[in-house]
Order: sequence, then structure tokens, then C-alpha cells
Amino acid sequence: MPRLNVEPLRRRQLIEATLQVLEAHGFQGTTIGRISKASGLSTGIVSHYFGGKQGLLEATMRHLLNELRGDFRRFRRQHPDSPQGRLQAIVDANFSGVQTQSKTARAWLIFWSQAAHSEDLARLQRIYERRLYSNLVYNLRPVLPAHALAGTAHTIAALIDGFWLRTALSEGRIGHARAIELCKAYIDQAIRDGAEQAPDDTHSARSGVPR
Amino acid sequence: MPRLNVEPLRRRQLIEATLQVLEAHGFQGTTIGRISKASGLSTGIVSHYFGGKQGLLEATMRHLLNELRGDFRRFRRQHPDSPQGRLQAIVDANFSGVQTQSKTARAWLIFWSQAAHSEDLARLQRIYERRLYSNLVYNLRPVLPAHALAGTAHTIAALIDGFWLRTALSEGRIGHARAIELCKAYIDQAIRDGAEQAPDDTHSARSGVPR
Amino acid sequence: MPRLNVEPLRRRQLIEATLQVLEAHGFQGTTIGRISKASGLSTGIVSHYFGGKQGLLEATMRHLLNELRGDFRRFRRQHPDSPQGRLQAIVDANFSGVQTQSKTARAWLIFWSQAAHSEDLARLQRIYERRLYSNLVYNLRPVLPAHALAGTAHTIAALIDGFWLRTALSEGRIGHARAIELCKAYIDQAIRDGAEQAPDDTHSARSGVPR
Amino acid sequence: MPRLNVEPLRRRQLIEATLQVLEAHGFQGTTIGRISKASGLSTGIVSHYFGGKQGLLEATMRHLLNELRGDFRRFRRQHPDSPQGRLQAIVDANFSGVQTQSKTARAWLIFWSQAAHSEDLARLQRIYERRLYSNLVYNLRPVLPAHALAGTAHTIAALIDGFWLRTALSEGRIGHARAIELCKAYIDQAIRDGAEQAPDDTHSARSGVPR
DNA sequence: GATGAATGAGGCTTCATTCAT
DNA sequence: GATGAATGAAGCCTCATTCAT
Repeated sequence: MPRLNVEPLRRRQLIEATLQVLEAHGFQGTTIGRISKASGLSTGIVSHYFGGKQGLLEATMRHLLNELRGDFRRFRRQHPDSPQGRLQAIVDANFSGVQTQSKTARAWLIFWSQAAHSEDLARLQRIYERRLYSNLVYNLRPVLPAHALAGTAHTIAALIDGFWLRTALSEGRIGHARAIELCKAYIDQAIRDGAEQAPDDTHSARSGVPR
Repeated sequence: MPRLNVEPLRRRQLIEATLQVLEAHGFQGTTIGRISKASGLSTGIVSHYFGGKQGLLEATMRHLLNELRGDFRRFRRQHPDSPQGRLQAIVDANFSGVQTQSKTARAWLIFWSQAAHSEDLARLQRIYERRLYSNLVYNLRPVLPAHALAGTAHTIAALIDGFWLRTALSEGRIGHARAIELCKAYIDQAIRDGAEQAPDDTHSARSGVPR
Repeated sequence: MPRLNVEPLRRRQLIEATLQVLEAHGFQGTTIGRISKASGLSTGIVSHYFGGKQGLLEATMRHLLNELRGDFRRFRRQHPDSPQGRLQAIVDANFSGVQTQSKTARAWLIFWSQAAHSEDLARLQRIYERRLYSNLVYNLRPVLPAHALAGTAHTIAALIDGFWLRTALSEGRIGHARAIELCKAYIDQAIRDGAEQAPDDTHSARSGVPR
Repeated sequence: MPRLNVEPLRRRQLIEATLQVLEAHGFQGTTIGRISKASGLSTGIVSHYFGGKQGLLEATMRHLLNELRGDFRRFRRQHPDSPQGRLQAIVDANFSGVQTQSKTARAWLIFWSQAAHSEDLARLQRIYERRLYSNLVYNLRPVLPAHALAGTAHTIAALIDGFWLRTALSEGRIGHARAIELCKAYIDQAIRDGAEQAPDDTHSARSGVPR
């Protein structure tokens, strides 16, 4: 009888428990004791699977990054396979699905505030930053003149992060629906403006898949 | 001979030391011991003047809020006393002066990540949020149709916070100058678009002073 | 192989160490550090088993109360099973056995002086007070007229506590043997006087068992 | 103009404040800071007048001893100048006047629990012990046969201390009036019994005044 | 594979004392 | 005579990690 490999299960349990505790108690209050209690496992298990608390935290952030990427892929299927459609999917992914949960938002914020003091977290933060930016540039290129590309991409990225931050902090005073609406409004307008200035701009969509 | 009132001086010293330590060691690493060492004072002094670590942290964030408001007032004098001028001053204040210092940016980020777990910090965060929003609305009203007011104000606020966040996290990959430029570009465009839609719109500036 | 349940052992060790330190250093000098050193365990262990210093102190006083009760039961077997015999056992229990040890006496005194400032300790003190009083009343009832019951019980209780206090404070100037002798002399006389006044008084021993 | 000597005033203020704080906060909670606040004076004053906290505590206990002696003298004038009258005055002094105040009772108890760990306080405790005992013996000698003297004196002393202790701890469950009544009842009976045994015993009252 | 008892370093806070004014 | 700002040692408690089972 093949014994089930419990490692993935345990890792998942611990990461899930970490997110719960981060939401409930903040970074300072996230102790091994609380995580093990929330997961129903023992205190020793964290070192066993993640080498220590730091490893578990890093794995948790990596998990969030993966979920974000998964969300993007899922939402892409719900939009037309065009630059505009994919841009909408980016916005949706950042404000929907798992990202909506307050527990996720709080964890992101906490990790970002820690990034400056942890090379591991900083690396993951850079991955997120680059991925969003290159994703935006890739999809804006077909519809914008080259000179407007970088600025617009940066602006959209800031808009997404800014709304996300305000949503996470405002405890409901700013809703996700509104954030999505305003982000998309800006994107539509930027593309319209770009089209006016460069109506005949033709870009060949490259085959590369944005990360 | 009147004894010098050292209290304001000591409080200032401790807040300054707190900002230094927050930058250098993060929230977790900000201990009373390090703060007292950085300030050249003793460990007992923090409780003496702030009642404890929590009180010092709150006072530090309040200090940052005050500096931001001071920056806004300073920059307002450098711009024409018009809605557009004041909007530019808001942008400048958020990306210039004291706010530019990495030590300030890091402290903001840390405080925000803690806000969810400290009513004191959450209150200060709400003050910031409301102040920025009402400031924007107040100055946009003369130049935008009523229906576009809220959305534009929210978008600008998100843009400011988003660029600020990316600037704080990117360690130089995104510059303040660029952030200011792109924020102002969006504001200019929003006002242009508003003017097109409602060219004869006349708003009477109310006497109220933005907070 | 079942792992030994070390909890009762550890609790016992710590309580014993607490009594030692209380005797040697007084209430003020009873620190976690000294207790852990005396017990041969680590400093963290106290919070682990008792939730903190206060919990350990309370458990220590409860331990003394239990020992006193145990002493009473032991001494009861050495006396005839009559009211007089049980009254003698009460006296013996308060001045013999574990209570004799200076470390126990000092701890009682310390706890009593703290009772006014700790609801936990005050509760335990009330238990002691009531137990002694009701025990005396229960055993005096068969041999005293009703009107003399309460006064005699209070007087015996005061005598016991008074001798105990003087013994604890006098560092040997007053001996336990003398205290027992004088307490018993008073009890004998009180019973004689009661018998004179109410020679034919017959009381049915109630079924209630003295606490 | 003769400047008033403020020293006795200051010492008095600080002792009074110490008693207040001891009652309100217990021995542990009696800090220089609280004492100075209660007295309206500065923190430095304690070292100035008493050399330190320990000196103030010792002076406070000495003050209580003096008050007790004063009470005895006062009550003696209210009773006939006979052995019985003086014995009644001893009882009254221990359960009336200043001693009645909960603040005084608490302070006594605290000091006694500290006596084992402070030679200064232990000395004062011995003075109290001896004074009460010799006072009792002196006044019992004219009315008791020699062989009953020591035992009766010890018993009365224990009764006084026991009732005092129970009164101090019981928070009103045992009243001073009852304590006085029962003490006097024992004394009366002891004298009666002594008289029966030795009806013609005549003692000449010595001129010595009990301390 | 997993446990959880135990450790002990380190944090925050309290507080008696000192000393310049 | 008196102040009270400042110190810094020491206490209690938390918690990541280890290791015998």
C-alpha cells in the first residue's frame, strides 16, 4: 500500500494557518505557537518542514504570488484574448478571487513592510513588481505609441497597487468593485488617447507569454 | 534662572531615533534598547516621556503626519493659488521634502502594516486617508463636473499612494521625479477631459479650508 | 512506552522551590530567577506551568492549605474519635507537622500580608478562616451550651492564630509545645465551664462532615 | 524672624503618605513615586530625610509603635487605676483608636511579614512583643498565683494578636467590639480562676511603670 | 514522521537613587 | 531646602528553537 506523501499536505496546512494568524494577530503576533495551534500540529513541525519561522513566512509569500498568477490565468479565460481583454484580466486578478480576502491583503501588506529587511522577501517583491510591469507593457504595446508605453504602464501599475493598498487599509470604506471600475476606466481612456495620437500603429503580438 | 524645558527636545530626540531604527532594523528590530542607544539616552526614558514603546511609535507616526501637512503648506506657496496649483502642491508634498527620505517612507509603510492591529495607528491612518481625499475633492470641484468628482479624486489618491508605495519598495528603481511627473500628467488630463465635457461649468469656491 | 507525565513533578518542584526562596529572601526577594535556580529548572518554566509568577504563588498557598488539611486528618487518627479528640487534632495540626517548618510559617505570613492586595490570595485566606471556624463550631456543639458556642469558637481560633503568629515571628522565643499546651488548656477549661453550666445538655451530632 | 523647622513636618507628611500607600497598594506597590505623589512632595525628598526607602519604612513602623503606646496611655486614664483596669486598657489600646484604622492594621501586617528579612523591623517587632508581655505580667502578678502567671500572659498576648490578625484579615467579618469583648471575657475568667486557687494572695504593686 | 517539554536569550517596563539646578 | 530629570539594573514574560522520545 503506497503511503501518501504527507509533506505537501503539511506544508499547505502550515501556510494556511500562517495566513490566518497573520490576519488575526499581525506580524508581531504571528508566533510559532499560534501557527501550530491554528494548524492543529505541533510546534516542532515548522522547523521540520521549513527550517524555521523565516522559511515558513517566505513560503507563505511565495504561495500568495502563485495564487495571484493562478488568478490571472483564470480570469484571462473569461475575457476576449486581446490586449484589452488581458489588461482587464490583470485588473480582475488583483482585486478578485483570493486577493479579495482580507487575510490575503493583510499578508501582502505585512510582507511588503518586511521586504526591506529580508532579502528573501525583497526578491519576491521584485518578482511581483517586474511581472506586473512587463505584463502591462506587453499588452499595451499593440495599442499604444512607443513613447507612451512606459509611462502608461507605470501609471496603471501604480493605480492597481494604490487601489489595492487603500482597499486593504480602508476596512471596507473603498470597495473592490469601485477599484476595478476606476482602473478599467483609466485603461480605456489611456488606450483611447493613444489611438488618437497613433491611429495607424501596428504591433505584432509576440508569442511570448507574460510571466 | 528658568530651567530649560527639555521635554520637547527629548521627545524630538526619541522620535528621530525611532525613525532611524525603524529604517535600519524594521518594526521587529525596533527595540527600546536600540532606540535609546540611537538617541544617546537611557532605556528608561521612553516610558518616562511616552508611557511605553507603543506611545512612542504612535507619536512618531503623528509626527510624520504633521510633517506631511507642513510640506503641503510649504509647497503650496511655490505654486499659483489656484485649484491646479494646489493639486500640484499635494503631489509635490507627497513625493518631496521629508517624505523623500527613505527613512520616512519605510516608517510609513511599517505603520500602515501595523494599523490593522492597533486602533491608535488605524485612527491616524484614517486621518491621512480622509485628509488627502477631501483635499483632492475640494480642489477638483471648481474644475470638474460633479459626476466626475469622486471617481477622479479616488483615482488621484490611489495614484499617489501607489507611486509612493512602489517608490518606497523599489529602492530606486522608480524615482520621485517620475512619480511626480506621471501623477501631474494624469491630473492635467483629467481636468482637460472634465473641461471638455462641461466647458461652462462654474463653481464657487467655498470658504472652507481643506484640512 | 508511555511517556512519564512530568507535569505534577514539575509543579511540585517549583512549589517547593518557591517555599525555599520565600523563606530565604521574603516576598520581595522571591523572583522567578531565584525560584528557577532553586528548582534547577529554567526561567521560562514558571510561565509554562503556572501562567506566571502570580499563578505559582497562588498554587503555593493552595498547597499549604492542602497540607494543613492533610495534617489535620493525620492527627485525627492519633486521637480518640470524640469532639475533644478532634479539637486536639485541630490544635496539633496547626502547630505540628509541616506547619512547624519555619519555611511554611514564613510563607503563610507573607501570603496573609498579600491577601489584601490579591483577590486570589484573599479567597484562599477566607477558605482557611471559614474552615477553621466551622470545624471548631462543629466539634464544640456537643459539649457546649448553644449561647457559648460562637464566642468560644472565635476565641479558640484567635488563640491558634495568635500563637501561630507569635511562634512564626519569635524565632524560637515561643515554642510549639508551649503553644499546644496553652491552647489545649483553654479548650479543656472552656469545655469544663460549659459542662458546669449545662450538665445535661445533649446534642445530636449532625451528619455533616466538617470541612 | 525664626524660620520654622520643617523637618518634623516633612517627616510626618512622608510617614502619613507611606501609610496611605501601604494600605492602597501593599508592600510591593509602595514605591517612592507613589509616596511622593501622595505627600505632594518630590521624589528626592525621601533620600533627603530618611536616607532611602528602607529608612522611611522603618520610621513608619516606629511611628506605629509610638502611637500604640500613646493609645495605651490614653485608655489607661479611662479605666480605674487597678491591675484589671490597666489590663482592660491594654486590650482597648490594641483594638481602638488609631489601631482600628485599616490602614494601620495593614501596615502592621506588612511589617511583620517583612520582619524576618530586615533586622531593623525585627528589632521593632521584638520590642512590641516584649512590651506587651511584660505589661501583661506586671498587671497580672497582683491577681494571679505565680505558677499561672507566664501561661496566662502568653495566652492573653496570643489572644490579642490572634484577634487582631483575624480582624485585619477578615475585612469586617470580625468586629473590633467582639474582639474586645472576648478578650476581656477571657481575662476576667482567668482572674476569677486565679482568685479561687489563691484567694489570699497579696501582691504589692511595684512602682515601675510598664513600657 | 511527529511531538511538545524545556531552554534561555532578549524584550519591555518599573523603580530606587543620584545630582545639577 | 527642595526638585525632578535621568539613569540603568533587574524583574517578568515571550518565544524560536532543540531534542529525547
